Amino acid sequence: MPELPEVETVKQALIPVLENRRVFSVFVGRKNLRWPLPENLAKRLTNKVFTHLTRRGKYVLMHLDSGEVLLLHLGMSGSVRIYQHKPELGQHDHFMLEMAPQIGSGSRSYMVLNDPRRFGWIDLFAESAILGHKLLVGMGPEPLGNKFSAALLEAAFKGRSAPVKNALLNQALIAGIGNIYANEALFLSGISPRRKAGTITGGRADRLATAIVTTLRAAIEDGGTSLRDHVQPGGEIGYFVQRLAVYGQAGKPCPKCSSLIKTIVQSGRSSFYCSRCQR
DNA sequence: CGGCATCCCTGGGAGC
DNA sequence: TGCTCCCAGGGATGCC
Repeated sequence: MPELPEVETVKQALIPVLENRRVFSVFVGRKNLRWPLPENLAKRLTNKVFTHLTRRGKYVLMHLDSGEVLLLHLGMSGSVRIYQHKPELGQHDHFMLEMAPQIGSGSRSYMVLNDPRRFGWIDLFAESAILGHKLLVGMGPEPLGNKFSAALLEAAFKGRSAPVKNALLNQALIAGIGNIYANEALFLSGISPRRKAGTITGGRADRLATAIVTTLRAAIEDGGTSLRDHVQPGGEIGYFVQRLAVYGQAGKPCPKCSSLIKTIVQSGRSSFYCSRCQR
């Protein structure tokens, strides 16, 4: 599932459940996901309070009053669910936070991380180490950040001979974009996925930067894209799947010109595009 | 730098 | 219905 819009959806849903609330207990189902889980994870979380949640690229950063940050990456198949009553855990539920009630109101809440393929991961590290964290250092600009612009995108792609599709997936150049939204943003901007990244300048850079922002914002509005695994933490599906213009649409008519959507493989990932509308 | 293969895993869907 | 094969939203690593 999880590209920037899905991760943002998860973060927004977790805010009322986690912020300013105390961890009552922690369930850790296994010693590793993609990487080994942090040492003493449960002990370091229990009785701590989440102060605020942020997002960087495809990571959720959950800041604690202990001065540590819980980092969550959902990989390809990870999802988060929220419950108001203690749930029965299934085979792929690897991690659960039991949150104490807010003072004077309500019940406990439960946050469960499910990840069948276990490509996701969890880390816990000092807040002061965020900027130097190996998974965050060197990450490109946030496409929904205040500083993002066509000029910034053009600078990131300057001199690159790789296809623009690959450049969009490179988290060091721009953060948070995965295969779905790379394809959709290229379609919206009328740019071929095969075009060399270094040729995205001027008007093309304007169009692509605008398309990236438009696509990501629309997807967040719709609660993300549900294909196989993604559901919002409350269990709702993400409706952006109904708006996909080209992703997964090989052989179907282009929504703009009705010629057939093509699919090619670039760096091992499927690209979908209209060879008439995208140049 | 870039392209590409490989690996980490399970499960859904297509096709026979 | 049941089996096999292929593919999947990510990304680290290593080789050429």
